[in-house]
Amino acid sequence: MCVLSSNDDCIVALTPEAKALGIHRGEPIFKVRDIVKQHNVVIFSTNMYLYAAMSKRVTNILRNSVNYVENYSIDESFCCLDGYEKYYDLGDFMRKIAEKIRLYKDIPVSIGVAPTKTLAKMGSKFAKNYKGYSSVCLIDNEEKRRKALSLFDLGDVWGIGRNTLAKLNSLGVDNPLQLADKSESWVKHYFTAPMYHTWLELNGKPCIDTAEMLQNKSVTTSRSFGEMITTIDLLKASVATFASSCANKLRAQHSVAGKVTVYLLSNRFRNDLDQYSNAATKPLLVKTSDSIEITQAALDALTDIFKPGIYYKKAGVILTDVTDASGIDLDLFDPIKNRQERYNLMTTIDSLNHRFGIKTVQLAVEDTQGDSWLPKSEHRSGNYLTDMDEILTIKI
DNA sequence: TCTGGGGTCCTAGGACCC
DNA sequence: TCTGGGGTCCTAGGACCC
Repeated sequence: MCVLSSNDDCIVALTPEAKALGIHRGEPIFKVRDIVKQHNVVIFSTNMYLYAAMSKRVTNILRNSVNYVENYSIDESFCCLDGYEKYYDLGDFMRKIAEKIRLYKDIPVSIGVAPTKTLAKMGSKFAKNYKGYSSVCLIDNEEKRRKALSLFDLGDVWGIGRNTLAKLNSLGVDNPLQLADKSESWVKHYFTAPMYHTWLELNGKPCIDTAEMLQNKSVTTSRSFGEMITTIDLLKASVATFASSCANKLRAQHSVAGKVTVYLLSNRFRNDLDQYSNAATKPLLVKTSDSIEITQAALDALTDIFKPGIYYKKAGVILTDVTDASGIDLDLFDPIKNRQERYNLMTTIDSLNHRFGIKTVQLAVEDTQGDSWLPKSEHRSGNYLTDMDEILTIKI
C-alpha cells in the first residue's frame, strides 16, 4: 500500500511490501505505474483531516496517562517522566500506555525512554524494529547508551540529515558512538550550534526544547494546482482560498499575524514553458486574524506579482509576525472602526462552520470557479471520524 | 500527461546607524 | 600612498524535521 502527497503526485508513505517491490518514498507515482498495476498496489490519496482526527484521539490517551505531554508532530509526542521512576517501573508504565492505544485505536506504537529526546527517539526506533522490546525500549544507563549508540544508524539520528552525514563520514565518523565520543572542541570546530546540541543530547545532556515550538511563528497554506492555470481570476480564487484558510488556522490557535506574503510558481519541470516565480509581502497595519483583511491583503500582493502569459503550477500564502492574540497594538489611523464587531463576525462564522461543516459560510471571492485548479485526490479515504456523511459503513 | 505541504533554526552578507 | 570600530536589523539560502 502507498499513500500519496497532495495532488496525488508523490509517494509519501508506503508499507514494507511496497518497498520490497522497489518503490521508494518521495518518488512520483507516474514513474511506478507499471509496478502498481502489475502487483495490485493499493493507493490512497492523503487525507489530513482523517489523520489529524486520529492523532488527536491517540494524544488524548497519552494526556490522560502522563502529566506533561508535548505534541511534537502528528504522530510523535514527548512525555516528561521526571519523578515517575520513584513510583513505577518505567518500562511497565509505558508498555501499558502502548497497549491501551492498541486496544482503543488499533494503532501500533513504539516508545523510547531515555534522558534526552534524541536518545528517546533512538529508543523508539529500536522498539519499532525489534519485537522483543514489546513496544518499549529503555536507554537508562551508561552501558545501554553506549551499546545503543554503537548499533544505531548515524543517518537516522535526529538532526543528522543527508549533508551532515556526508560531512561526518568524510571526517571519519561512521556511527553515533564515535560522534558522541568526540571532544566538545572538535564538534565546535567542524560544526555549528544545531550539531553541538545533538552531540550534547547523545551524551545524555538534555538541551533540545520542543515546548518553544508549540507556538507557530508562521502559518502557510499552499497547493500545487490540479491543472496549470493562466488567468488572474483563477489565481485570485485560489489565493483567496489559501488566505482564508490561513486566517482560520490563526484563529484556531488564538494568534494574530502582522504580514501577509503571496508567492507564485510556474512549473519547474516543464523546460518548454517560460519559468517565473515571485513573491510579495503586505504588512497589516494592525495585527489580525480577520479573514476579510488577510484575504484583501493577499489579493493586493497577488496583483503586484501577477505576470500574464505564464502557466502557474503553484501558489501559496504565508502569514508571518505571528503572535498571541492578546495584547495587539492598536493604531490611531486604523480604517476598521469597530474591531470587536469584526471579531464577533469571525467567531460567528467559525461556529457555523464548526457546527454545519467547513465552508458552510465563506467569502464570495473564495468561490473556486470550477474545480480545474483544485488538487487531485482520486483515492481519498473517507472522513470516518469527522463527517457524518462519510462515516464507515459495515455490511453484516 | 505527471514531481507535496508545513514548519524551524542558523548563518553570512548587505544595509544602515553612530 | 590610501579607507575604522562597534553595533543592529533584515533577508536569502541552506539544512533539517515530520
